[in-house]
Amino acid sequence: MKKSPRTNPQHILERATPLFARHGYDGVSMRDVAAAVGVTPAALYHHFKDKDELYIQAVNHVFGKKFSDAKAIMADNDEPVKRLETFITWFVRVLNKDKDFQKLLQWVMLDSDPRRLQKLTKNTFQELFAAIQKLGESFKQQYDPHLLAVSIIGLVLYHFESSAVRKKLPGSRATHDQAKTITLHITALLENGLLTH
Amino acid sequence: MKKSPRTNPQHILERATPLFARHGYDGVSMRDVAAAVGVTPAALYHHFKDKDELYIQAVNHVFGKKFSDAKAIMADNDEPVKRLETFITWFVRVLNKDKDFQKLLQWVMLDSDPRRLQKLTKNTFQELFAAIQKLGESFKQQYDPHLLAVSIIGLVLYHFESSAVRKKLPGSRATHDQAKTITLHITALLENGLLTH
DNA sequence: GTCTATACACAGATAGAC
DNA sequence: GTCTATCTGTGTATAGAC
Repeated sequence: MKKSPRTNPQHILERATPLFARHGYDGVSMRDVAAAVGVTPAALYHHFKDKDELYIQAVNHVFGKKFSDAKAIMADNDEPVKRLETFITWFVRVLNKDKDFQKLLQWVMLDSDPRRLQKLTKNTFQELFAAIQKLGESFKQQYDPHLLAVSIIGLVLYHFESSAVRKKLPGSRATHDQAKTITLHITALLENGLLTH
Repeated sequence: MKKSPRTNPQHILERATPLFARHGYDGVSMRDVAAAVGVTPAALYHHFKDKDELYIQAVNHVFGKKFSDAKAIMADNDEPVKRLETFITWFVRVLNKDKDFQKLLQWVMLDSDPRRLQKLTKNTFQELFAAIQKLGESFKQQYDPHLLAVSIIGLVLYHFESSAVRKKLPGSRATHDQAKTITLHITALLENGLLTH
C-alpha cells in the first residue's frame, strides 16, 4: 500500500459536500472548503482545476452511490405493487438518512448554469428515471408514463424539500419526520387515491 | 397625485425579482440589481437598508399577490372534489405562467439563514396551507391532514421544479409543459390512485 | 503536496457632493 | 434621490518557495 497523503481528493470531497449541501454553489467559497479540510485554498487547486470541478465531483460522488443502489432495487422481479413499495421505502429512507444527498438534489434542480447542469445530470438520473417510468406503465394505462414518474418522485421528494418550512406550519408533528410514517402515507395515497370507490 | 420618481421601491423590486428568481440570493449582487434598474448601487441603499431587506421584500411582493388569490379560491363553498380541482387548476396555471414565483418558492425552501427564512415565511404560507389541510380532511379519514397537504402541494410543485432536468429525461414531450396536461394528470392520480378497484 | 504571498476582480456598504 | 468616490472584506486563482 502506497503512502497516501492525509488530504486526498476523496477526503476533500467529503469535507466539501456538507457545505455545498447547506449553502449551494454560490454560498460556498474555496476558502470555506479549504478551512473545512484544514488546508489553504491553494492546496485545493492542486487536486481540482477550479471550483466548478470540485463542486461537480462532490455532487457526483454523492449521487453515484445512491443511484447505483436504486438501480439494483428496480431490477428485482417482484410484482409492480411490491416493486413500487420497495422503491418508495428505499427512497424515503435514503432521503431521511442522508440530508446532504437530499439537499444537493434540490440545488441541482435550481442550477442556472446550463453547462454545469449538463455535467451534473449526465449519466446519473437517466437510468433510474427510465426504470421508474417503466414501472409506472404496469399500472393504469391512462397515465402518461413520463408524468407519472415525475409525480412519484415529487411526491416523495417534497416531503423532505419542504421540511424546514413545513415545521412552521399548522398540524406539524414529530412523527412526520419518521421514514415509516412518510412511506406509509405516500404508498397509501399513491395506490388508492383520495376518493372512495 | 404627487410626482413619483422614475425609480421608486416597487420599480426596483420588479427589476430585482427575475434576477433573484434565476440565481438566488447568493447569486445576485447589489451591483447586478443596480444595473438592471439603471442606477448605481448607492441609490438602492436609499430605498432599502441592506441586501436582505431588498431580497425579502422582492419575495414577499411576489408571494403576497399569489397567496391572496389562493385564499379567495379556497374560500368558495363548492363540494370538496370540486374545490380540490379548482385549487390544482389555479396552482398549476400560476406556476406555469409566473416562473419567477415558481423559482422563488424553490429558493425559499433552500434558504439556510434561519432569520431570513423566518421573515420569508411569516404570514404567507400559513393561511393557505391551513386551508388545504382542512380541505384534505373532507376525504378519507385515514390520511394525516398535514401529510396530505404536503403531498398535494408537492405533487403539483414538483412538475415545475423538475422542469429543467425533466426535459433531459426519456419520454419528455412538449405537451408536458402545458397547464391543462399537468392538471388533468394530477387530479386523476390524486383522486383515483394507481390501482384498479 | 502544501505552503506563503499575492494578483486582481468583485462583494456589501457608506460619506458627502449635487 | 442619485451620483462619484471610496472603504474594507472576500472572491477565484496563480507563482514560486519548501
